[in-house]
Amino acid sequence: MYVLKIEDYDLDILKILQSGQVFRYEILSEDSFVLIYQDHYVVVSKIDGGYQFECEPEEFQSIWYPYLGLDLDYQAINQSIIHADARFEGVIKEQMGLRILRQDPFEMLMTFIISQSKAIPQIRKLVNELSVKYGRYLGKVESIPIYAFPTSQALNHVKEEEFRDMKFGYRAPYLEDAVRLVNCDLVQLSKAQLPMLKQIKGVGDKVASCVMLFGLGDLEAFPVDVWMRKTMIYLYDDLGVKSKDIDIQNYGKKMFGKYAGIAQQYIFEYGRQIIKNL
DNA sequence: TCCCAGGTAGATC
DNA sequence: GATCTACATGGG
Repeated sequence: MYVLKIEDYDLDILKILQSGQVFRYEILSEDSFVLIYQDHYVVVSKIDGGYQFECEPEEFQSIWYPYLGLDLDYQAINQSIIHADARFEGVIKEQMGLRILRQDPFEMLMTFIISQSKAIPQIRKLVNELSVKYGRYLGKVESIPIYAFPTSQALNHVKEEEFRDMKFGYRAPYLEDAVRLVNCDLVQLSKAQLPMLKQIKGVGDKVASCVMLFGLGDLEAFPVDVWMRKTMIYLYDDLGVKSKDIDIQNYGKKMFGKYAGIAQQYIFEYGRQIIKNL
């Protein structure tokens, strides 16, 4: 058992789980969750003044501390973002506790290939089905079975046809290609950069940026999707409706510098709130 | 029935 | 290069 005092960190696990950056988790109640990372899972409960992790302190330090990005100083990061654009003060105050997770790179690669042209609940469903079929069974929490996301080895001989049977649609050959390139080491995920990732079929700027940001902790990565696109054009007069995604990406990277990725997460949340009211 | 969803590759001009 | 379009599937 390990207790994390919230006063030492800005951390809001529910906000993180609902932010669209992570798809594998369980929400047991309003203040009780299951986090999953590779072969590990942990039950976390919100208690007075903090979070209680049902694991040994050693596991917390080696797995969940880095997973939650608790080594990053969000006070300083937030100040830097507000300094770049003062309009973010309100959004950041509202989204206090939202953090970028450091998830498994292979899982991020597969997940964001799946994500294209799909709504978040659909992505979650497909990624979970993939884990149940090919991932390792880890245990049970309140009668919910918990599976690891499959390793690249576990998916090594899965054919396009099998992915299609699982309703991955036109992404099926992309998934097969991704597994193949990772397993033959043509794409070395641990030291991947954007161009390397884009060699994989079905991986463009957006998916590659998500892998860099959510899987490899590259805080400068700035994924631009339809939401980001709309919100950035709304926020910045320099950007017009016919701006290219790459220009929007470069604009954001330039504006927010080494914390562009975190700014991106705030902008994404902001966009999800306001766009439907426009 | 029609339209769109955290996109991308390939064809066409 | 910039602009279409097909690509599977499910939900509103």
